[in-house]
Amino acid sequence: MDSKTKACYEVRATVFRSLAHPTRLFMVDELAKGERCVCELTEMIGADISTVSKHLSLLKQVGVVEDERRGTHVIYRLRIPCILQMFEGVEAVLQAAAREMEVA
Amino acid sequence: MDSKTKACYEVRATVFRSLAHPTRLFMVDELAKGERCVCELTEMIGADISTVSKHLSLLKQVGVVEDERRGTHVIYRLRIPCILQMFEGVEAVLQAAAREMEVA
DNA sequence: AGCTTACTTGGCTAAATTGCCAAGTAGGAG
DNA sequence: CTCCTACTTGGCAATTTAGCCAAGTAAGCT
Repeated sequence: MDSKTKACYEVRATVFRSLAHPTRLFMVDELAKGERCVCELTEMIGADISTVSKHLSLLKQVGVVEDERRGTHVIYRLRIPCILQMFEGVEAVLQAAAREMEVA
Repeated sequence: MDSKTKACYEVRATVFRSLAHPTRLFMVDELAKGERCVCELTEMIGADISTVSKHLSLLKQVGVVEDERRGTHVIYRLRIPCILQMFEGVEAVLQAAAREMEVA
């Protein structure tokens, strides 16, 4: 694997890594319904606001979400709605696993 | 977020985590072309065979790939071809990011 | 049986991730 | 300006992940 190809996979892995956490998956699901400010998400998640903020900035850095300041609030929204397409792939994996369970 | 919902996101996060590594992404891409034995993948990747084996067993555990012994060789194959659907989602994210770069 | 190839697993260290607290910034209200 | 709310960032400890080597297993060959 040459270094160019490797770099290509590194970038893609970064996108997967940004979604490889239950809290961040929840955020994406919730933002798919509409924009939310940090404190709304914090309340739903039940973690420290600093923790929530860090998860959001990770998603932002990767380019999954974007933010906008409105007065004292910062609202986040999904930047790429088609990220939900990836979620369907996950369901496919889980359903296949579930089917196999039944058979066994 | 109740514990049942949380558990649901944990499972999904596990699937993403299994793909959150350049080597494992390469493996999935390569297995999408056809089945491969561990030593073939090892040569392409250029890491220790034990490292490659561990990546493969992680993918197997999550249910992305399956293996089969053939003599001294163990061949791996994609168990869920529709996992490639997730890759398209990644491309969408990256392309959106690229477009934004141009604009800026 | 012994030898060899193909692979897995255990163990260890190095590096990355996570989550909380504390401290800092930003903007509205009085 | 001060206070307050909303949020971000730094820092630290705990957990997880990654990669190599060494040791173990599995199956074919002689």
